[in-house]
Amino acid sequence: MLTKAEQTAEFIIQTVAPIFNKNGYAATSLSDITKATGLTKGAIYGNFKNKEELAIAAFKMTEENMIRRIVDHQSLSKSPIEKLFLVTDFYRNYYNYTHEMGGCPVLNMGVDAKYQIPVLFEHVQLTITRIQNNVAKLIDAGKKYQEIKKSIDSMLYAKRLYSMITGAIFMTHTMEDNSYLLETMDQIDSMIHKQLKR
Amino acid sequence: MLTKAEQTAEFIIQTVAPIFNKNGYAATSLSDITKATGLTKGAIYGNFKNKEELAIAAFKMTEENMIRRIVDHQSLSKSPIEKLFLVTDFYRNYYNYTHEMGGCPVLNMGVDAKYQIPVLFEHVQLTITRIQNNVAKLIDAGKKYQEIKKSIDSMLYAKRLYSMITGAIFMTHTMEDNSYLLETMDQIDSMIHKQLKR
DNA sequence: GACAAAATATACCGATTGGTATATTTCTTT
DNA sequence: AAAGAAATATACCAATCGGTATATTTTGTC
Repeated sequence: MLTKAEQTAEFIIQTVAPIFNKNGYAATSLSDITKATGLTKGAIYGNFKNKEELAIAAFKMTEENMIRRIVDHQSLSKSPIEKLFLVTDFYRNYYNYTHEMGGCPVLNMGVDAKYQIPVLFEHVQLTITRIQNNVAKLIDAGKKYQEIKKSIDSMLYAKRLYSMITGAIFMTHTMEDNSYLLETMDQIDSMIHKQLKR
Repeated sequence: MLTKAEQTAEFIIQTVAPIFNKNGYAATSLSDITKATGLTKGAIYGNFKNKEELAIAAFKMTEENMIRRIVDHQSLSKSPIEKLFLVTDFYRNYYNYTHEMGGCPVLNMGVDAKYQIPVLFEHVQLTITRIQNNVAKLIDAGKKYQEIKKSIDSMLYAKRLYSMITGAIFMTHTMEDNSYLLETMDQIDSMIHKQLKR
């Protein structure tokens, strides 16, 4: 059972995560936080050491939700190559998924935290590594299951795919045009068929 | 001849542009600006209406330099398709080019300005449109010069290429690994050869 | 080199910043 | 329900924020 403080901490994180994600760290003030939560500074600082710790907790929570969603979505199929297609399928809905939370947390915080909050920036790097590793493992599994060419460099393609995906996310959010994301996912599916598939 | 004020304005912009680019708008304070320039608020506000106008002027200057560089680099060849290869060639040096100014201004300001400085955000969108149009025109010219397949959708490919490039820029800067950029440019070159070339 | 105009510096403004010490309330346990 | 502990609110802090009015300096012109 969660203590009262744990519940409050969770509530604060949930409430504040999209604000940090939208506005960035510096542009999110303590008064933004108290206003959004309806709580006072006493409650905030009773549960978090400072603004930075809260921002990090918020990112970690958002990030873990996201990774869980990606991985969960993959369980719709047993075939590794089909799981790859489920990755692109996940990102086809990504604009919709991230729109209300103010954009992609990896992208936003990767840019925002770089010269401001080194610890948070490292978490972003770690998240990217985790997603790439997930894709690389799918490719490896695909090779084992004879669905993907043995000659393929798994990590190289994982990086290529995620790099393309991130570019599409940026473009979609910045140009407010979902076709970048949809188009790129088609392009990646085509790559899987033509270059990866055995 | 430039007046004293025009010289000062230019100097302020030059000095302040990388700071805004690195830290973002909210995290760049007037005292950062006076410290970096060695000037006082009097001089800053004598030349710019407010912080926002200065940030916009700084972005525009950076952006125009960048576009000029891209276009200038293309003049190394007369052939449209070769000009396309010169675009990827330009971005092969982009990490080096943007490192000291604290990353890609389009990427950074696209993320930073979105929910903070709408006018600046519109400038980012405009910059993206300009670059995409430049690429699309190269593809069109390539079709006219019989170097590129007539069936190619110029704008679609321009968007694809720039989306991939932006993704690679983000990944290179965030993972501090230039291979994303180099790898993506190889991949694009290969796309030009295999998909665009006649 | 004097004089006007332009440019820059100084000094200040109220508002807000992140953070803290303490008072008060709420919860848990008996 | 009383008492102690945990959680939250209140009130305050110095520092900094963006911005401005005015004083001072620098500049260009005659």
